[in-house]
Amino acid sequence: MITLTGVTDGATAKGEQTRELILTTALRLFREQGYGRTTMRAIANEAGVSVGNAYYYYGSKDHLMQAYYDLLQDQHRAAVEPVLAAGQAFVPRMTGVLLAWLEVAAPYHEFAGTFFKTAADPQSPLSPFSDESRPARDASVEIFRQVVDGSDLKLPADLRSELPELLWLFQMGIVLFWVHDRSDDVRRTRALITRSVPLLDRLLRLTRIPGVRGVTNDVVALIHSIKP
Amino acid sequence: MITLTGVTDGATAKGEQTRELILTTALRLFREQGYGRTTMRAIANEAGVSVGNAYYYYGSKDHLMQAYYDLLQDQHRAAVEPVLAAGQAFVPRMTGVLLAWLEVAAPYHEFAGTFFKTAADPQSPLSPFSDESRPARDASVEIFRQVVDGSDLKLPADLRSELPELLWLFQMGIVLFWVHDRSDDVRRTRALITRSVPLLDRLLRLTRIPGVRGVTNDVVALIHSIKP
DNA sequence: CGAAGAATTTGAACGTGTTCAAGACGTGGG
DNA sequence: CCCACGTCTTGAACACGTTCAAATTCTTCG
Repeated sequence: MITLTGVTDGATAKGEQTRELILTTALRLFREQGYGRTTMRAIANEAGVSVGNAYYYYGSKDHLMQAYYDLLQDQHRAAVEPVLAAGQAFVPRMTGVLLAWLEVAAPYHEFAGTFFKTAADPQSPLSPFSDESRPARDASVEIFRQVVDGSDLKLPADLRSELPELLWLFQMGIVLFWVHDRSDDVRRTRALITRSVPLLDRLLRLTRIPGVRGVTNDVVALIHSIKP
Repeated sequence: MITLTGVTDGATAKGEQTRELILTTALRLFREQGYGRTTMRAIANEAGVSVGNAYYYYGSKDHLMQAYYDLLQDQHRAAVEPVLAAGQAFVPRMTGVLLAWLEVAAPYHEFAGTFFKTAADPQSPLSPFSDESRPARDASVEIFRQVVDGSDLKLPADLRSELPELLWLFQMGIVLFWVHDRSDDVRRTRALITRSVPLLDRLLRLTRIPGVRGVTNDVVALIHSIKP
């Protein structure tokens, strides 16, 4: 592999092959037996490499989980396409996107808790708010931008431009709820989504009422003031 | 120690003394050098007991942190008294309670991330949503009940009864923000509090506008429907 | 080709949280 | 007083994530 400076940066075809082997093995074991019960030794063993080799490519066990999360996002992105192509009404668009995430993430429900455990640590590069995970976050926000842009929502411009990020935050809340949801087939999370999105829709449409507009402006101003 | 059945439950005075010694030693070390850098061996060593002995009283290192959190809540409760005695206006009451938490928790800002790391894991008994932490959560919600009850807020009865728990959730959001806040003297978190509480106040007073009342009812209904 | 240097791979070793079989201690009943 | 039993204490051992110096393999270039 050649960089722009003409200097080799070290990565070889063989190396990339090993990297991928380690990752796919790790992901398989995570899926089969959960994150906590999968040891680095088991991953290395199963992949036919040494423990140290796994650490040569992935700085920690958490970094392997991060890859797991990236995979999830790719799948979500794909699952969401028909929803975004279907119609312009905000409620089905938003509901569809959230329910699609639920479908994609379902096999990993038990393991998801562990993910959020590390995600909540601000010092971890895996935190959804960290700089390191900016690409993944941006990709996720982009989905919500499409939800808004392709919808029939009529909103003040400043609110409209903040909305995708706010919807992403909204999803984070849903996910937090989902992680703790122990009901059959995560029925409660489904109820939360199907009932809260229409509510959100009504709230957003309320912003056109004169008495409410002032509050909306303040909300937008607040968001601007606390952004880093 | 005697139970209601008249059978001794095993705890002796000596044992309770050891339990307390271990806890205070652990809390001191956490404060002095942070949670991550404090080892169970160091705690046992400093307390003059064996490692196994610490585990006899506290099931895990996390359980010691839980005690740390309980202490924090006690301090918050005390710090909040003058605020709740001062006046009836909702904004200063709520703002005061949140800022008081900031003051009490300030020395532990760096360490707080680690706490929320374990707190976000739904399988952990330390999760703020778990049954095990219900007493601590109830105590915290109780503070917000006093914020509401002693205030001049005029609200529909059903919303009013849900409000303390909602304010507790609100605080959880603030705390999540605080954990990630790296600004000097957590200026951004302070800004978030002092600006969002008046906004919250306006929102709550809006619930009396006829066009908004419907949304409020739906919100309350939603909350009821997703409670476990 | 063959040597130098870079990339990759190894596995033993470290530090950590945690467990557990064994022993020490204390107390109430005979 | 002493035995029996429950409480408390010990420290070695385990499993895990992680590190690192050394060995090996690969690439480059004279």
